[in-house]
Amino acid sequence: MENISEKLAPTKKEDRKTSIMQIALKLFSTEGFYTTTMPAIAKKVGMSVGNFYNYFSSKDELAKEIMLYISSVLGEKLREINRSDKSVREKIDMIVKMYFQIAQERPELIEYFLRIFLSNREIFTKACTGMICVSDFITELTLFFDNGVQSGDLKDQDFFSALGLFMGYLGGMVFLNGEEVLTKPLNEYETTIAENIYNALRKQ
Amino acid sequence: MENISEKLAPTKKEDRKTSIMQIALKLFSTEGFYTTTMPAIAKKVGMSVGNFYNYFSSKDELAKEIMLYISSVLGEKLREINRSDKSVREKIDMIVKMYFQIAQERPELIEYFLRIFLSNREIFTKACTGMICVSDFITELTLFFDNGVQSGDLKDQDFFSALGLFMGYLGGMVFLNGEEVLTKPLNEYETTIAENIYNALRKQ
Amino acid sequence: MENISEKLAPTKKEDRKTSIMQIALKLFSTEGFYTTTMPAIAKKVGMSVGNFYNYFSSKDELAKEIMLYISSVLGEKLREINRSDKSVREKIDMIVKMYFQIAQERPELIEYFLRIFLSNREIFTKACTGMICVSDFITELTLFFDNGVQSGDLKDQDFFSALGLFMGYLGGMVFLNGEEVLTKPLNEYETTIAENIYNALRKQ
Amino acid sequence: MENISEKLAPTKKEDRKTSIMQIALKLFSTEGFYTTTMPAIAKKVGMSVGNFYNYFSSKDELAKEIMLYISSVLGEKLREINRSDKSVREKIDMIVKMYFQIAQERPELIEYFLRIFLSNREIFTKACTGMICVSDFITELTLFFDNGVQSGDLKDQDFFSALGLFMGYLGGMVFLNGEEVLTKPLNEYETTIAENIYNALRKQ
DNA sequence: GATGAATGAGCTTTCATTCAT
DNA sequence: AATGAATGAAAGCTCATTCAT
Repeated sequence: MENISEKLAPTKKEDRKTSIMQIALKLFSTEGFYTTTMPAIAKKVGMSVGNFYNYFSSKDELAKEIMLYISSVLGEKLREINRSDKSVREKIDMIVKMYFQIAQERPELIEYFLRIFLSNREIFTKACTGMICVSDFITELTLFFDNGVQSGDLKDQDFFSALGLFMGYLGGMVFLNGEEVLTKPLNEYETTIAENIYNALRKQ
Repeated sequence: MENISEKLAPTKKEDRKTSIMQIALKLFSTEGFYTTTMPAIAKKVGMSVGNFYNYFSSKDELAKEIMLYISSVLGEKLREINRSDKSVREKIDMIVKMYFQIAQERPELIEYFLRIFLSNREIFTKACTGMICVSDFITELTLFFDNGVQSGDLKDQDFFSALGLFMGYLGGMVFLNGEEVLTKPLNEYETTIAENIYNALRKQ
Repeated sequence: MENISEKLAPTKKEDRKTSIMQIALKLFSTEGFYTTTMPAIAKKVGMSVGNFYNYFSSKDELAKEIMLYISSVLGEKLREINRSDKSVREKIDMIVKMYFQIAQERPELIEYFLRIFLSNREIFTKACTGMICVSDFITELTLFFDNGVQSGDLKDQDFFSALGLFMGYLGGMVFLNGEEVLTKPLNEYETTIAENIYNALRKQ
Repeated sequence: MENISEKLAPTKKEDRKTSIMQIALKLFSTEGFYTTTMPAIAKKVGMSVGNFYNYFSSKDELAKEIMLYISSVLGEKLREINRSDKSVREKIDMIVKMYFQIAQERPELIEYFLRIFLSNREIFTKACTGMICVSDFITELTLFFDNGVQSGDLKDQDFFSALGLFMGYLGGMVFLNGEEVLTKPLNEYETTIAENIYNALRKQ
């Protein structure tokens, strides 16, 4: 019974969980994980602390579920791009554009990934063994590279070298944008960056 | 007599400060800023908590001085490379090599920069207005780009786009290395990465 | 339902606050503000330190609320005397009697006023701007003087000169009583003192 | 040898002690006893903390010696008045004037007496058993009353009732002056207050 | 599901005093 | 006499989590 309803439609409880996560995500990414308290989250959600623990068993568990949620959102976007009938060069454009668009519209997703997930190992090593919290996203990125290599467009280099370039570069730019040191709006860098990335990855 | 020795050599108190910073740096970068307690630092230093505050007025102040220290170390390394009589292509090699070497030999310097400084804005916005905590390092990197553009080797692109590529890419790789997901030792990626960066930045 | 009970009777939390204040008041006035610790208060209340802060946001805030409480108790007593149908001479008797009675029965109220409130400016200047922490009490005393002047019984002198006499004299006696240097019980001084005050304030 | 020099002229050490006490007195009376730290005093004196303890064995000891000093200063002033060839009425004038003059010129003496000595029993009960820290001053005041009663000018009332009036009233006024709630300069209250006191104490 | 008072360990920081130099 | 680094107990306060209602 329960299994069916879970698969067909989100339950009321799942909806509530998601809306809690949105709020916690925003708090964590703007205020930091350790500086955001459980009462502060509960208050912003409009819920008592006690009841909060009916939805998430701990602060770490909440952090983990948020990361899973972000990974699924980004993974889904990448999946669409992968499935599209475009050239590798165009797909890179699309990925950069997509990433920056999210950074503009829902900056908390990227900030959380960069500032909370990547920087607080102690929280996620327990909850997210391996890379399972970001596997959705990583899977799609791997697919993109493999396809590019198979089609002969990209160099057959170590996956992680390419991943480091992609994520480091884009993350670095979003970070600088967040620091407000960039002289232009983020999206105006799209063309240059996509070009830089393509030049770095393509078969010379 | 005393005046002379003070100018020529660091005082005993300054020495002690530096050695405290080394220890705190290691703790912060492995355990995280908030999860590293003052008693834990004091204990590892072999000093009472009270005495600790004769050297650093607060935990935040300590965090700031550590960042200044790291910036000066990295800045000094870059300065040497900038002053060397090498081509831009070779300098990129040297920078990548230097960065990875530090990441291997003193990983805490890079980890601190990535995980503590970049990710805990709330700590540093008070103590390090603007970018003064990293200005040593940033200054030298700017110099490198400017020289490369003037010599006609590099594209005259936005400084921050180039900075994002450099720091994001290198930081991303070091991060992945720290996560132990890389299949090869970090230094084996040097050639590929330097090449990728050069391809991304050079005049095509 | 709840609204009604809230208006008619103090809530459980308010009751608890008051009983905490009573205990803290006693500790502060016997041990001093700085020598009374939060753990000591919590222990005497039979409560954890953490929970204490659910009732008062800080030690200073607690000190302030206690002063407000004392001022309201004294103000209420004065109000009754002011409203009574007695001569000025008799009212002075009543005030002196009332003051000494409180000093005997609940000495902590007076001690707190003299030793904590008046003597630790640094605590109250932040929390009690102006005289708002004692306005209840001051208001009634002003009323007493004004009435006495209007009825022609008292000299029309500066309010503060009269206030200084009243509070200084009574406070001084209570202080001496607390020091156990008085040769007689406090109440045996009532007649003399009331007479002294009347002689000092009346139209000669 | 030492005894002689001590009696004839203050030693260098005693001079230093006195000048330290002046500075500590000012700090205590403006900042409070517990909020003034030993390092803060030492710094203002221009001396190391360590050396400080060569002059005063503890903070409490310092507090006690300061009170003895103040008592001797006030006692000396009273002694002069007692010895003068004036009527009781005039002497009251002189005492009030003297008290307010000190309150204006060296307010820290009065503030210390009111706010530190009278309000922090826990400090002085150990160091100043009985009233030995203020005996200089009390002795002279007793003399004044006794003389007044013997000459037939003052009522033969309990000493402490009279003391309470005097010190409470004057202290109260100085306190109000310190609170900056008085509408006139302190000295303009002199006549009224001396009159009030005389009316309260004289044989009617 | 929902509330929020309650817990208590642990945090950063302070400070009178000591002591090697 | 003089220095100031060193001590360590204890302060005020926080916060994830629990539990009686």
